[in-house]
Amino acid sequence: MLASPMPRGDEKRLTPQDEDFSAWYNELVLRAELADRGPVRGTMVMRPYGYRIWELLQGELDARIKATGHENAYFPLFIPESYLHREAEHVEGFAPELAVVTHAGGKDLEERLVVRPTSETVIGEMFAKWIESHRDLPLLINQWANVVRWELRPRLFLRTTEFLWQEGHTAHATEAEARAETATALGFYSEVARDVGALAVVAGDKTASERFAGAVTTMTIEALMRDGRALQAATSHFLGTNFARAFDITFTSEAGVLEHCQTTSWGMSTRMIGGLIMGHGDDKGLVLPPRLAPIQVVVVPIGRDAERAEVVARAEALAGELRAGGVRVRVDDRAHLSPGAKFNEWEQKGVPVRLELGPRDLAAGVATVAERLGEGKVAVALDEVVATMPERLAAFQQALLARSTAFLADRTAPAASLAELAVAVGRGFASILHCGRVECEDTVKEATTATPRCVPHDAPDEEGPCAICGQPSAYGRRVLFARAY
RNA sequence: CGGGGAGUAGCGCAGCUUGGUUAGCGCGCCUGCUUUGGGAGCAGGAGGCCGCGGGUUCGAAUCCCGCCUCCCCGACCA
Repeated sequence: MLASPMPRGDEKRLTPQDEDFSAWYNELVLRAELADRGPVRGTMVMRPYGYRIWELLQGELDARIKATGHENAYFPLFIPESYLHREAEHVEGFAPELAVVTHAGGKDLEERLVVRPTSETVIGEMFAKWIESHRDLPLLINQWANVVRWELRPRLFLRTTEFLWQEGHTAHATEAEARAETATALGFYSEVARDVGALAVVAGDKTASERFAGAVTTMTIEALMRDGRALQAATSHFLGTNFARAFDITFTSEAGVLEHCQTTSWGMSTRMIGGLIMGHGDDKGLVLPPRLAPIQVVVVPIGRDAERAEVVARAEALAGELRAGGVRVRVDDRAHLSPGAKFNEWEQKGVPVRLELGPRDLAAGVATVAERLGEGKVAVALDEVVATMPERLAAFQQALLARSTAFLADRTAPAASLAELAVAVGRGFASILHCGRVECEDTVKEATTATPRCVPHDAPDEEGPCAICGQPSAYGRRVLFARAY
């Protein structure tokens, strides 16, 4: 047509990732009906389709948490402001982003209440009350809750003012046991990310500058988004006796000595959903791993008038058989939309498998199968479709993880200088020898906006000069840097 | 909080520079008929405090002042 300033006319298309990754993300979250913006800046409404993903994720993580002896409990939303002040680093870390209640019940409060940004302090207070003897340890508690952090730059799922998460809090008699606990928790996260979310992650330790406020050490899993930026997907903290000393969490040991507990905390949030979107999505929309897909299989009946009734009935029957086999399936029998419109809609929503069922299929006793990864369609005998669906979904899950793993590997490059690092962080992780000094991290950040993401647990031993300053490397292995969300 | 951009129908936008009939277009939505294997067609229809407040003017979506919100880029962060 004419090159006049007409409306784009392709409103149905998603902005391509290459053109504007942020726009792609924002449009997709809205259009796939995962979430919407709330009336208060930075807040998010999780819509049913998005919330279902969270429920599935929750189910997987909760099962692992419970299987290892942790118990769920619930602590209050409001925390006396003074609690935050008891741990110096902790209050310093969170002060800027606290929401504080100053007025309630029609009058000013004697003591201001903070809306929890995390619950170390209240839980510490309660632990102090509950723990007396080594016989009370370890105390293994988890809570599912909302928390509030007044972020300056909100982004749906990735950084919202209020978000949902799980926070584990444990107390132990020995440092070794507490450290082992943080590794166990990180194991939940790695497993959920990889095996359930099909998302490749790097597990490692945070450098001092990236550590949780009040922690001795922080472990993390870092994922790589399709634009080459890293996302911290979950963290696990060894708190030493920092909170035990601040809240007087003590126990009498077997030897009769009064000691401070060693505590941990660890969390995974709704941010993980943002990671799944940006880690797997493409220009057509979401790509959901079957284990987290609210709808694993969509059946699209195709046919007009007389054919329609029969085709829909057969689609329902097929769906019933799949459901009986434990598959989450939906029949899209909306009459006012063309098949093509439905194909595009379900692809945008990331449904792993689509079954097309039309007169031609029925005549041949097959369903036309299209998978969200890959282009083609294949005809598969109806009984076989049902019988093989679990393995088809499992294969999809594996293929998605394999793709994510290959992507992460391909986009991780060693660098021996700031210039090489700059190139590497342009597409993903830069792996460098690092002296461990904040000065060098700052140099990198200023030059490239990249930050240290983690010291990977599975990296081989290696020493040498720091890629930035040339001084001897720390950590005994390479450190990953990237631009991060 | 600094720099940039934008607020007009559910969504995407035009109109504003140079004030002037009833504020348009695409998509979506509703009704009817025809359609159905990759974003259907025709006909009819509904839907607007033009972000908010003030000012200028006979008259403001349009000009002026103030405020608010959203988006993008930075500093802070799960």
